[in-house]
Amino acid sequence: MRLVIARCSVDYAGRLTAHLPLAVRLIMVKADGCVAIHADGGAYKPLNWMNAPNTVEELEDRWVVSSPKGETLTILIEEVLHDSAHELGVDPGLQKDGVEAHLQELLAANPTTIAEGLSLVRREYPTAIGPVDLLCRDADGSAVAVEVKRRGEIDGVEQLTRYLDRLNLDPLLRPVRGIYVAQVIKPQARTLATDRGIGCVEIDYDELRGIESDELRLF
Amino acid sequence: MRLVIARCSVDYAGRLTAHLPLAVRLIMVKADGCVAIHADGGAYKPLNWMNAPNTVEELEDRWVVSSPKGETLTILIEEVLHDSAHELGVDPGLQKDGVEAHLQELLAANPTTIAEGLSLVRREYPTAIGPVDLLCRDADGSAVAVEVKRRGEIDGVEQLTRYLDRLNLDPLLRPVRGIYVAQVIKPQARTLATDRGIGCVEIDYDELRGIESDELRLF
DNA sequence: GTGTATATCTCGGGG
DNA sequence: CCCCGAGGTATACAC
Repeated sequence: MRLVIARCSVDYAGRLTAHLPLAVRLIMVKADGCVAIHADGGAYKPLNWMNAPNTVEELEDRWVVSSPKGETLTILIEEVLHDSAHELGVDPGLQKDGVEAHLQELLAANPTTIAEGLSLVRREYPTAIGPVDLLCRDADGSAVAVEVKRRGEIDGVEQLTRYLDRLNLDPLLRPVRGIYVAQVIKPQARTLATDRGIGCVEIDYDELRGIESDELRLF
Repeated sequence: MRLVIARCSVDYAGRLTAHLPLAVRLIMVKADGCVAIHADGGAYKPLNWMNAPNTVEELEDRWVVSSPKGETLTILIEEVLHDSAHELGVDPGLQKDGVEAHLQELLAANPTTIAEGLSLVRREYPTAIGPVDLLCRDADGSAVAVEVKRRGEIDGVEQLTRYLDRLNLDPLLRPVRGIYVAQVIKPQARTLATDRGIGCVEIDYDELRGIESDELRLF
């Protein structure tokens, strides 16, 4: 990884055009060739960047970064204040816990935490327009489509609605009702869901994880 | 901005929990206090980060970054390979061109490029669930709601549908038809739009900009 | 490769 | 402050 602190102006032309006036910034070049221009603030997102693959042409007063898609990033360098290179090696990568996939796993293993008497048919039940998170049957044997989100916003209701429309075309499943499950469900999403006859369930991730641990402890 | 290259392991606990095994990485600390852990690849996104505002506690063998929301980032440092600090100053910021806002401006100025006889009522026409990009009237005086996107995907159709439902409750506007305008409209989006009686128009950004320049040239 | 859904999304605007 | 929408979204995953 190469780190350059320089007084520079930057122009990007590609999916849009963008210009950065002259200022002191960090130019980060990673081993895979990607380039990022950072200011001294504004979260982790760089002001401007170029993803790999690309070619970096280093001229006297400017760097020209070009991608095969026809994008270009031109860095006019007026003054270099720091320039260093470092060997980092390959990163073993990030281990995550607590994202939607894990929430879905926990719910699949414990469908009764969503609603009394619910049993799982399958996870990622396929339809022509995409997979339904959980397809279940309730105590009466009726089909229930469950959409899982970490945060329950309006687009999840739209998503579940599209799936329900599709599933209700299948005579073997019909009638299918929907349940929207999330750690928090926003008021707009709840209103829309209720209007459409979709149930809303808020679940506690830590509590669910607790149930899971308890079950494991029995063995 | 402080740049540290170090052999370290990292743990984040907050919106999720995440762990990074021991490896050499860049630790970037910006003037506003935000911290980002970068590997030598993987585009511009850091492996792990903590946004401002936060407090950084620098101990003998570890840094503990805590946010007021209760998130923590713990960096266990085994070996420091580089450590430098740099004054960057305030950045003048990015100037953009070619995004949806500009597309919307151009269309607002030239509504007939969307459909023959169309005239603008107003941009960002407010409804209870959000603003409609363009509200127009056609040659017959009927209301037309226009949703503008750079890329026409399925969520834009959902958005326009919600607006149309809402607008059609207004006796002064009713009946309102919809037109979905984008540089490219994906097949799925076109199908859904057509099913719902929504028109689809693909427009050429460069051509539209050309029309605009021609008009300016007349003055 | 296209299409779909997620993200510690980030970022900005409006009420 | 939250809500909502856009993004050069990027990224993963299924078909």
